[in-house]
Amino acid sequence: MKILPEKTVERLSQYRRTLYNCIDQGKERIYSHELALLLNITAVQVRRDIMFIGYNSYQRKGYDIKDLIGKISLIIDTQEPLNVAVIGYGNLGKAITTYFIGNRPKLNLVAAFDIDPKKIGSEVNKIKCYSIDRLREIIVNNDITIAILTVPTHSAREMAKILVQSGIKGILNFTTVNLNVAPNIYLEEYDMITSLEKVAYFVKHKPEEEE
Amino acid sequence: MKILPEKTVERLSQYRRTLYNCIDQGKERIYSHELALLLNITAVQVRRDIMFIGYNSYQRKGYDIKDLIGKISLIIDTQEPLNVAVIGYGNLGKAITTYFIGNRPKLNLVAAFDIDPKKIGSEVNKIKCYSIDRLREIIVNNDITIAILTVPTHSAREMAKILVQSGIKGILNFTTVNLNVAPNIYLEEYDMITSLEKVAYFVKHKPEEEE
DNA sequence: TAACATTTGTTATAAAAATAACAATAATTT
DNA sequence: AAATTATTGTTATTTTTATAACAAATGTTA
Repeated sequence: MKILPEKTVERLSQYRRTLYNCIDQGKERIYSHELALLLNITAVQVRRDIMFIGYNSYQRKGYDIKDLIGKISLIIDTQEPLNVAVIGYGNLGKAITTYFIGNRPKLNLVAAFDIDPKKIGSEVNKIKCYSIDRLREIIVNNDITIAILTVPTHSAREMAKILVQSGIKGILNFTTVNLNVAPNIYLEEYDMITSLEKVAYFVKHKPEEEE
Repeated sequence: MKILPEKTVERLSQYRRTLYNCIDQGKERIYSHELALLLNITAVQVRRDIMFIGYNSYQRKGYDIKDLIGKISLIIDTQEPLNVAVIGYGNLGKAITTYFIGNRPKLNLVAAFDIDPKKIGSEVNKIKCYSIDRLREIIVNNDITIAILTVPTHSAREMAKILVQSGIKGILNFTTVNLNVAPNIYLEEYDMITSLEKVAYFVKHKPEEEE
């Protein structure tokens, strides 16, 4: 299958989570406009994304929620689960660990790393913290392919380098340092301060939204 | 001035932070391609963004870093500082508080809120945690306009409602619930699980990047 | 000083993403 | 059973974002 647009991948992930919530509430079918409302987007957007993944509903009956979840999972999940590690086990690293609980069957959070001896050996939600000295060893032995980087600014570049050397294929970067990695490594940057400054800007310059 | 494109606002925020780092390293001037390299983007992108804010360098000498920071600040900062509150003082709330330290002169983090009696009264980086019961009172009295939402899923919608009723103008939403708010409230959603699933997808479907 | 090189600022083009338009289909109403 | 309605799936259009192209400016070299 052709590679999907980035934004579609993002939304598919959100659709799936929302659809799981619907199932919990006993819902079996959902219309495009219902799903759109839940996500604050338009029904056309939903239908277009679903077109991309080639799912067909029974016409006029909405989508079968379980089927749709299955189809989305087929597209965005890997066959084999991917192993993930959190690098930096401060508040943010722990917060992410908590978000993870029992959530994603195809993404296993398997280890955390920190430099602080007090943290090493500690656990949050069964995820154990190892010394950063053992990074390479544990990444290689556990076939970890994705790293979530939450270390302090000053060590971010150094860490990224070690991660790539250890065979990591994707990095989700929460530090405020813009990393430079080889083009075969997928890098997703997330910067909280920028998000906040963006909110501040658009609060001031309300974009004249009218409905 | 005309409202800037969202992506440009995001990058301006990043430019500024990067430029501050350059000053710390004793640098005074910077070329568009240098700044681009630091942020992993192209020089054209940088020049185009700078064009948007109407800053002019001395030709061929690169940009004066201090001047540029000043100009960016003029554009993306508010005149009067905006007050910000963190709603939910768990690991994530605390992590965000830490990110904030002494960082943004025009964005004051003034209070945190939680429902857990054990947390109420506690402090992280001088930011005190109040009971959620006092949300409205404190928001109104302190003229808080931006809320960072890090509460558990089940209370997210309820919280958002109270925030809007209390006069909040912008919400940065870290919960995995998609909120529906009035169109005059600026809402920025951030979803860590989606980011991670996106990394997983593109690690699997490496987009054939070659240079 | 003439030719060249470098870097910006801006216009032009391309790519990505979102929205709109609408035919096709199937249920419902008259 | 014909007309109407609701909903999907897809193509067409628009908007947003990124990239490319290049003139203007200015310093450097021959």
